[in-house]
Amino acid sequence: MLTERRADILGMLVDEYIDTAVPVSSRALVSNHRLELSSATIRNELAALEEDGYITHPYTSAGRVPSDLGYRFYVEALMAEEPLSPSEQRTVEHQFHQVSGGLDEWLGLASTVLAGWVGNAAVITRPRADVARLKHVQLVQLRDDAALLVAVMEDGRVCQRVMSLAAAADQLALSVRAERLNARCAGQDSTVALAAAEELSDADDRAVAAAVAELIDEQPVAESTYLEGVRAVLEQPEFAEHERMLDAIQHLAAYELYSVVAAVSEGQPGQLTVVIGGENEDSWMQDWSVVVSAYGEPNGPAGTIAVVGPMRMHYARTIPRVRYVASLMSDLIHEVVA
Amino acid sequence: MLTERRADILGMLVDEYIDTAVPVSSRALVSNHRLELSSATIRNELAALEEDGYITHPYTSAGRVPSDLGYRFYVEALMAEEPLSPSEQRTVEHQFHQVSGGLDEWLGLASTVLAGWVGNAAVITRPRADVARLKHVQLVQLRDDAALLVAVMEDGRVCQRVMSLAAAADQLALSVRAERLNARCAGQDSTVALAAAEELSDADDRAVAAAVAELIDEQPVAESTYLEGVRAVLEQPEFAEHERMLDAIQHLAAYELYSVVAAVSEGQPGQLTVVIGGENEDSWMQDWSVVVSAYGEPNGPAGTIAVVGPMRMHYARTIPRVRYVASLMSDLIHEVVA
DNA sequence: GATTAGCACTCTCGCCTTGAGAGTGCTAAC
DNA sequence: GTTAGCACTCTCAAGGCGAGAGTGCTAATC
Repeated sequence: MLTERRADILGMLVDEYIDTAVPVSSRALVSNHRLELSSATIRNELAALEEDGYITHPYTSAGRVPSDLGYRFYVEALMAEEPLSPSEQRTVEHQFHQVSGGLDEWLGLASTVLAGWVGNAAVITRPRADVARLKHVQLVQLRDDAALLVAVMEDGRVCQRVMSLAAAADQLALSVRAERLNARCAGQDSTVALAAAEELSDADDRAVAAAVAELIDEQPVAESTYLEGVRAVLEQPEFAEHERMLDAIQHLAAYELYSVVAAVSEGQPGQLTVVIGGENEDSWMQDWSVVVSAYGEPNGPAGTIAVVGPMRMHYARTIPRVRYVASLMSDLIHEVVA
Repeated sequence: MLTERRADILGMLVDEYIDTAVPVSSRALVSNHRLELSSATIRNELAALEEDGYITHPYTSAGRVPSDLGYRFYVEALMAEEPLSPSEQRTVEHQFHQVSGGLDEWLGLASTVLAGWVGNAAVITRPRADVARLKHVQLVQLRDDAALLVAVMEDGRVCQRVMSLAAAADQLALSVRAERLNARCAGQDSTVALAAAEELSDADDRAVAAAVAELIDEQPVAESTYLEGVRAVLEQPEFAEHERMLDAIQHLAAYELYSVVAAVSEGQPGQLTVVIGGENEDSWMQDWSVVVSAYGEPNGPAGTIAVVGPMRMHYARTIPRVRYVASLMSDLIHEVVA
């Protein structure tokens, strides 16, 4: 275990490094915090912290940089969370009142606001139930032998698919067919629709049921992921090198982040997770951190609010803001759904 | 007007510059094309081409680089289009047979394939009618005093919105209400729905009609734009500098490109437009080119297929491939819709 | 009159050196 | 346990330098 002084020093070092992106020297620590110690003493302490794995050297005789472990300890024990200022809260509440509403507008706004606050990429996924269940299905006639299948899930997802029909059918016949399917599959997961796709006698009924089953289990990605703040991330000095920047861009795409964020967030709404550097599963994320929280109704469909950025992330700002946006969205959903 | 020889030289120069990204010298032209002329003669011709504005100097005594005008002339008169190889065609047809279908899957695949072929960003927008008309509207009960409004447009767009209701209503009542609205607004544009929102006696009816009117005119962006090949663009030497790269990233976002591409494409399906450098309206696009074609049924809903990249774009490869993908998508839509 | 050889001139680019500066680690004294 | 002092290491920016590439011009040639 760290002595109190060492912990203090580590905290200062991490703060400073997050702020400046420059390896922190013993002298800088002394002068910036008016310590009653000489830089030599600090150097000894830094050597000890390095021994214990909390910090590293980029090269002999540059300053120190936090390691994964250092950041982890900082987040758990050292960091002083920076609460939202009243003006931040006012701004966001004002903005949320401006938009006419609709979940999608909220989510878009939330990601923009969050990204602006934390200067990193904000990723928000639409709420989704653990097990998708059909709410309602509808067939809309496009022409004699084709119809648009529209399926609404219980978590509010809407999916569509154009179907060609073996036998011509008018809108009335299509509505009747949809109602038959509703009676059988509404409130059920894809297995029931799949069973219907086997058992029904009419070929078109089977085709529609099969399509419904597919739609129920569909993983929507682009349509349900809100991503903002990519430029802000890439402006960080971490990406000064051309190669690093290109790699980062490749991964900072909605469909890539969707799976990352979905994998990390497993907790109930309100629970916040921080994943730092090497704690990430994906190999490309070894230099990244993710702050993520689920949102939504307890036991209802859940989405995730996340901030993704380099390990040198302003955790003390980011964590309360992710938490705040998550609870804000949960409240909004509560108002609409409950 | 250019002499034939000058035109030939310009053509070779543009080809070479597109290929290498290096300003082209008189000597390189002579040796790479085994010209029966000395480099001095070429130099004279290059000076004349520069005088006429087809090429420029980045600085005294580097090679020559095409200007906007030079590219324009090249595209109009000099370039030898590079038709698709049989293997390219086979590959894409194979891939299109692999996917189970659905317009969205096709569009996603098309953008990926196109981006891969041309090494630049491919932007594809979903088909959309000039004037949006409602096809069918449906209300799905979420709870007593809230419903999900799902509107299907004639161009196949599906929009949704959660509605809170003043008076509780069960699914049957909602369906009846939706049918009333269908009877009045189906096949009509937003003005009719707007009128209904004024005239109807029931408050919830008015609210729903108003929401329908809004949905009809909604500009979907993220959900209806397919963007691929961003990394390929940014790997071009044009973006070696940090600043340029950041600026490019900012603009290479789906919602930004959507408007660019939509603005450029005005022709009927099959008609292809090339916009080069300074011919662009947006100021940020002065160094970019766009190759764009509409696709879809004649007089039906139209989408756009576009390639966006630096002016130094392989037009001879890009143009036939944009044309091909556009006609391919038109054919697919024809099969499904006609 | 078109073409070309020759040459002076210009500008870039990569490489090297060099010196300043920042920081550490160690030792010995306090 | 703390600190002053100092040697040592490593980076980074700046400057210098030479090679190389290319042009533009002039005068000779076909």
